Amino acid sequence: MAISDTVRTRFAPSPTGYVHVGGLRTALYNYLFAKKHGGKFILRIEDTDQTRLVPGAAENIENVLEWAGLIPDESPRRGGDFGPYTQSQRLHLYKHYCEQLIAEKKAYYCFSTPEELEEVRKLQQKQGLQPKYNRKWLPESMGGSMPESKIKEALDSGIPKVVRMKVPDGITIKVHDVIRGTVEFDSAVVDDQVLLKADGFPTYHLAVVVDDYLMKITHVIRGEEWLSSTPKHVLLYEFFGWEKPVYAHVPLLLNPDRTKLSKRQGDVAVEDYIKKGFSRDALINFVALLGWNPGSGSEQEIFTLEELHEQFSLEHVGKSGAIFNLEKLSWIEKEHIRRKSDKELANLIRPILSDALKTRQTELPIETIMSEDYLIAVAREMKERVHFIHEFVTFSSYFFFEPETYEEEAVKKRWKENTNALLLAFSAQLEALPAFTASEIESALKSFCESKGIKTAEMVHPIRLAVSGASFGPSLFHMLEILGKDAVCRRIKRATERLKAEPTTA
RNA sequence: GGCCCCAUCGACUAGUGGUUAGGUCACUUCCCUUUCAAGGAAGCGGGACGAGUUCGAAUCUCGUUGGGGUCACCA
Repeated sequence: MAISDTVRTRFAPSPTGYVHVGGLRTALYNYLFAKKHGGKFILRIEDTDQTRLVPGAAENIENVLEWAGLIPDESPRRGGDFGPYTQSQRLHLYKHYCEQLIAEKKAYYCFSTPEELEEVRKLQQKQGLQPKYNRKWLPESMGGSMPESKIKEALDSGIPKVVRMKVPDGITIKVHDVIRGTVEFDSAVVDDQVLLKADGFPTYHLAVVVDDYLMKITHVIRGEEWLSSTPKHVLLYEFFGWEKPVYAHVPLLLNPDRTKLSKRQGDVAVEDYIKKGFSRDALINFVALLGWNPGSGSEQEIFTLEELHEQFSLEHVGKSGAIFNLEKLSWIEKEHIRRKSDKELANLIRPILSDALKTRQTELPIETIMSEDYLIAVAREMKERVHFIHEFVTFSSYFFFEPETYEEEAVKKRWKENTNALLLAFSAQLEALPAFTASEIESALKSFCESKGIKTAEMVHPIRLAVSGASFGPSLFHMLEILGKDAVCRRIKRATERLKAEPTTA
C-alpha cells in the first residue's frame, strides 16, 4: 500500500438522471480528502449501461458539482491527462484487458442466454441455494467441463457471448477498508461475474478496476452498498497484478424509517433542495456532518467548504447510516445566512427581488428598493429572522410591496375604537419630523403616547400592522426608517381607510 | 434465505477501561423584549439485550435481537 504518488480520488456516478444527495456527500468526501492531501479530484462518468442512459444527465452531474463548489480537477468537461473520462469512450481498453485475462485463463467466454440463466437462478432459489452461475461454459482447461472444441465452435458461429471472471475456489478474499477494517469473504460466495457484456460494454466491475488503475486512483471512497462486490474488484487487481487502491466505504444515508434514502419518502435529488432554496454552503455543511465529525475537542457545527478542507479526515467518518433530517438542514441554512455580511446578502436578494418585480407592482420607487443601501438595511434587520434567502422577499415582502391584507387575528386584537384617529394624528406628526430616523420616530411616539395618556403598545402594534400587514417582524422603528416617511404615512392612511369598518370587535 | 456491515438521547453525534455519559437540532419552561426572531438560563431525553474478561466496562470478547446492504449481461 505504498502510495507515493499524489492522492487521487474520484466521483464516478452513472448518468441516470438527477444527483442523489448521498452522491453529493460521496463526491464531497472524495473532494475533501483529495484537497486535504494536496491531491486531485476526478469526475468520471460511468455510462456502461446503454439501457439506462438519460440524455443530459452527465452534463447535469457536472453542473451540480460546480454549483456545490466541488470542481473536479479532471472531468469530461475539463479534460485531463488520463481521459477520456466517459467510460463509453474507453471500450477498447476494457476489451484489451479482458482479452489479457482470457489469455491468462483468468476469465472465459460464456454463451448462456439470459433466459437460460434466469431458469438456473429460479431453480437454485427453489432449492434454497445461492443464485450463482453454474459454470456451464467453464473450459476443461480451467477446471470446467466444456470441451475447447465446443467453445471454438460457438465462437466461430458468432452467437452472442459474454466474458466472465473465473473466481478461484476455496480461497479467502480480504478487503482492507479504512472505515471498517479488514473484511473477509469466502470465494465460494463470489459469483463468476460478467466482465464484458454481449453488447461489448464492460460491467461496472471491470470498468471500475481498469479505470481506477489507469487513472491512478489512490483512494476509492464510495457508498457502503459497494462493499459486498469489492471482493470481485480485489480479485481483478490481483489477476492483473496491480496495486490496489485504499478503500473507504462510507455509511448510507437513510429515510426517517431507517431504510435506504429513497425517492418515495421525500426529496433525494440535489436539484430538489436547490429548488427549495437551500444554499450550497448549507447543503454541503449538512451532508458533511452526516457520517463525519471534526473529532473530539471540537463542537463546531457550522463549516464552510474551506474549513471542511482543513479538518476533514477519513478517521472521523462513522460506520452507521444516518437519517437525513430536514430540520437540522434548515437550521444550518439559517446559520449560514446569519454569518454572511449584509452586503453579501444584499447581492443575493437583488435577483430574487428583481424576479418578484416581474409579477408584482410596487408603490415604492424601484431605484430605491433595488439599491444596495436599501437591501443592506433590509438584510441587517431580517437576517436573524429568515431561514432562506428568498424569505427576505416573501417573509418580509412589506419592505418592497404595500400590504394587501392585514392579519385578521391581530387586527381584532389591536384595533380599538379610537385607533384610526390616533394613527392619523401620529401620522401628521411624522410628516413634520425633520429627520426620519429610528430614534427620532421612537421619541416622537413616546411623547405622542404620553400626551394622549396611552401606552406605547397601543400605537406600536397598530402601526406595525398598518405598515406591514403583519403582527411580527423586525424592530418597528428601524423598519419605519428604512421604508421612509412617504411610504409609512401613505400606508398608515391606506390602512385607516381599509380597516375603518372593523372596530366593533374592540 | 446465504454472505457482509451496523447498533450512545426522537434526529446528528463526542467518547477508544475509571466521565455526575458531553454537544447540536427538535421539544418544554423561565429571563430579556412593542411583535417575531436572536440571545441568556434551565429542563426533557440515551450506550438494544444477555453473558464473559476486569478491581472497574458505552468502550474488549462471545451470543441473541434488531436494522441495513448485497446476491443482474444495473450502477
